[in-house]
Amino acid sequence: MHSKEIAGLAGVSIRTLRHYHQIGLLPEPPRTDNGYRIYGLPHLIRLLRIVRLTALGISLSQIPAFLDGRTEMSEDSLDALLEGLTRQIELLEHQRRLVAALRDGKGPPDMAPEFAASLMPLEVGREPKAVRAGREQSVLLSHLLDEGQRVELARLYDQLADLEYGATVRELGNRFDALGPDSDEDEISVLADDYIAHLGSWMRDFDNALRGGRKHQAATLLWLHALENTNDQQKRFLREINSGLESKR
Amino acid sequence: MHSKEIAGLAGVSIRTLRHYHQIGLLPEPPRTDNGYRIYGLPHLIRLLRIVRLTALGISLSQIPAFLDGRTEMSEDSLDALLEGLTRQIELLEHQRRLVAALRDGKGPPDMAPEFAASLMPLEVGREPKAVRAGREQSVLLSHLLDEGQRVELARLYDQLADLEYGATVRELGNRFDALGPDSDEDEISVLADDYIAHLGSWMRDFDNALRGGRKHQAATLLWLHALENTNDQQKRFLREINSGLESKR
DNA sequence: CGTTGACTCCGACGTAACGTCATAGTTTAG
DNA sequence: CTAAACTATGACGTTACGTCGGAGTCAACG
Repeated sequence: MHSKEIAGLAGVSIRTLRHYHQIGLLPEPPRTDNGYRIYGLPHLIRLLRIVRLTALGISLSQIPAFLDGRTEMSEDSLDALLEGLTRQIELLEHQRRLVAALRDGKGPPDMAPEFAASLMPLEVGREPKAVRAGREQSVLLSHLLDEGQRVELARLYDQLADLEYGATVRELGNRFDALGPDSDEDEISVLADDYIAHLGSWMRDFDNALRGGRKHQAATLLWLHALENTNDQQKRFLREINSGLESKR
Repeated sequence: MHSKEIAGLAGVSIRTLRHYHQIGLLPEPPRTDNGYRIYGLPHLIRLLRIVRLTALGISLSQIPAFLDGRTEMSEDSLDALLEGLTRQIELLEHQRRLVAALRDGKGPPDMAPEFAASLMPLEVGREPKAVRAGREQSVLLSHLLDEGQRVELARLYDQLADLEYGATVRELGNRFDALGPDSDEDEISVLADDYIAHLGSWMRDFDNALRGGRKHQAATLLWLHALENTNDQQKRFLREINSGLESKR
């Protein structure tokens, strides 16, 4: 048999054949005068065995042990193999669940799915800049909080999007977006008061969800992020909100 | 933030960070005088996004499209991703089924599982050489026949191992193994007659299972294999069996 | 003030299992 | 006689980093 013939019988490429020669998995057959390899039945049999073992998910480096080791396979290696396969499957299924959740929820793919769904209603009507900043916040929170904390936060987001609050929240958001060089102290103070009146308790809940342990990092980073993504008037507003909440405590 | 800090926050290694720089996935941050990288919040956010997307099974080369492409993900790419994941999962589950079957059946791992179970009872008491040859046959058949044909052959093997036949088959096998320079024409003829008497119809069934289409290759290779693994007396026996079966047709 | 441990940088090879050239010689059919 | 098909070797490409070697830097400790 020439290369192509044995490769065809085994269902592998000629390159694969040569690879197996290179790593010593398949012995080199004799050659004709012109250097062509001539395979015999023993080569085919060995090759078929290799192909079958690779189909089981066994790595090439382990195959000699399976093939040359006399005696039936140790149950251990099979169990190890089985466990490895199971782990891979579980990882892939986890990924598939995430992707499926994203496709169904149609949210941004780069944050935790529970956030993605909860955050979208809050984005309608907001300035693109604010939308982007909000998503970046969520990206940070998606990674810095654990599952339970994320669920809690998602619940809070859902509250905001609730029908009775929804309109109010959007209106406050728009007024925040509009803050800029044209805004005077009065406008900022009034907006801060309105925020605290309508969202004061919500913001305290939010704050509490970020306290303690590693969450402190999250709160710090969030604050830094806010400072990097707001203009002067908005910064002043944020500080006023903060002190307002502090004093009520 | 220095390398270790941002890497820790994102849960990746520093090497990973540098890799992302190299392939342009993560922009190089400014450096201090000594060359140390100083990361800012935007870097962290971008890194976290990358980490999340890789966790979805997206390859690094595709991530820029997901990240820089404005607009939500096209449903197509998610579907493609989902399909790829599903295929991988199915492949791994197939492998796991094969391995599990092997572990439970405790047969040799390098042949089709249906053969492995059926073949083992036939091996008890035979010469090691004969056992090896039989397994090599099965390796060949495992790959050259399709599923249905393998099941049919496994059924035939099971017949052989059947209780009423079992003892007879083993005895005939032992007599075949014993053929050698000491054996005279008489012994060979008698054995051939006995084979045909007890296994004639079985051997015809076996032959028929190998005829037609690609199976012809299988029959040819099996015959070659037999010729390479028998001594002169056994070859003579095989030819006598063959002509005996031919004449009865 | 020296040194020790932790941290940083860069370059470059290693990994798994082949795919894919590029180059060159051989055989066979029309 | 030429074109198609087959063979050979060598070497680089792929994925997502891990690991090593060598060297400079920084903070703290004794």
